[in-house]
This record gives sequence, structure tokens and C-alpha cells, in this order.
Amino acid sequence: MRLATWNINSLKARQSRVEAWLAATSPDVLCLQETKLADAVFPTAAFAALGYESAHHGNGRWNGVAILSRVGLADARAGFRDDEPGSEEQGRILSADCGGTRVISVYVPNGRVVGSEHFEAKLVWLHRLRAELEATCRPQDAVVVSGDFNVAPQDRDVFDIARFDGATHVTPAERSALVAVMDWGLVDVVRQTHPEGPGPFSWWDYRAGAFHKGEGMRIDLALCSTSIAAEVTSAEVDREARKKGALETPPSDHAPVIIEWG
DNA sequence: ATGGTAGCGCTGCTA
Repeated sequence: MRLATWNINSLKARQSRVEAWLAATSPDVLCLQETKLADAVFPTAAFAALGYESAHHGNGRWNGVAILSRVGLADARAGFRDDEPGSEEQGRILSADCGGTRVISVYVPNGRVVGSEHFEAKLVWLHRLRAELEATCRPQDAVVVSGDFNVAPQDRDVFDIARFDGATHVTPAERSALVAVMDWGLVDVVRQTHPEGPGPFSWWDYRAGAFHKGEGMRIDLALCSTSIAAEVTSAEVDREARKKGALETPPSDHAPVIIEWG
């Protein structure tokens, strides 16, 4: 099984890149974040033509998550199970059964400024993710929670920890909230495969040539239940997809994370 | 050199 997760920063702007990448990489499952699309305009047919079933959860403009699968896609669930009926849907979590694995695509809130209401909402969101796992899955099952977590798990997951003093993504509060999710029974398989740092990074700021200077962060994670983690044979970041290349549109500021098992 | 880029959508917000 080959599964990838990719924050594509607008699917509308990146559709041709995603299609070319699917053809070149042939993942069985692809989790997308920041589609910035409404469900009604998600390109279901274009992905079906490439052999992928899909599910999407978003309202357009911001956020938006999707799952593409060529090994079956069933029992899709959008949002948290305990979302208030009629509450504002944020388009940040979507799950589905794909080829015997429960796949969950997540886009954790950024948090903006430490201590702000957005930061507190991020911590609450991660707490709800843990609760969602407890209510809908079992740790002994095959589960992958992958996406943009907007948290660098350890100091080695940022290019220069001194540059992040007091910044979001690296605070003890965020890291503890992430650990609480993982303590349900999930393994960070990229870190498992690459015990040393720094990186491998998955995001680089568009500004100031950060990508070419290697100034990135590892915030896109593939968290796997232990039965999958024990069978992982590969867990890599596809840095090529972060490069400009010959295409007209710029790349996303994130690179895909690809894992293989079984 | 105290900024810089990108998307959305049309003004400034979000990342």
C-alpha cells in the first residue's frame, strides 16, 4: 500500500500538478488538504478518469480536505461526529475506508499567534481529534491519520529552533496536544524511518527563498496505528514536487509525504 | 535587506 498526504494550497490552482503527480507516483491513496473548494465544484470526474474514487469536505475559499483512493473508498465521514448540527463546517477532517485501512485526512488549524483565540481553538481541535479516534476507531485496527498538523513534533523538525522562539507550531502546548493524539496508538512513521534530524521537512515558506535555503519545517505527518507502522518499508518527502519545474503555476508551499507498507 | 510569496477575490485576510 502506498499512501500520500499533500497540502496543495488550492486544488483549483494546482489541479494539473496533482494530476501529473498522480500519474508519476501512482499512490493507492492520496489525502489532500487546503483544496479551498466547495464540495459542489470538487473535480470528482477528473480523478475518476485517472482511476481514483474520491470524497471531499469543504465550503470553498479556505480549508477543504479530500481523500482519493484507487483501492476502494467507503463509509466516508466528514467533520467530527459530535459537530453540532447546523454548526459552521470548517472542512478540516474527512475519513474513509480505503482498501482495509481507515484513512483520516486532517488539516489542523494554524493557530496564528500563540495565546490568541485561534491558538486555543487549535488545542481544542487536537483534543477533539483524540476524542474522535476513541469514538470511531480501535488502536489495533489499520488506521492512518495523515495531513497538515501545523505542529513540528520536535526541535529537529524545524530548520533553526532559535528562530522559532515563542512562535506557533513548536510550543510545548501544541506538542503535548499532538502527543495526546499519538498516545491513542499512532506512530510517526517518517520519524521512525528517519531517526535523525533535521527534517525531513515538508513545508517551506514561499518568501525569501526559504526552500532553496533549506529553511523548512516538518509539519505534514503520516501517523499510523502500530500494525501498519510495523510493516512500513518506506516513508519519504517528495521534495521534487515542491520545485517550480516547467509548469506555469507555482508549486504548493508543501511537499507530499509518501509512505509504503505491506 | 527589518522585507520577501501565494491564493482568493477585489480589500485585506490567511498562511
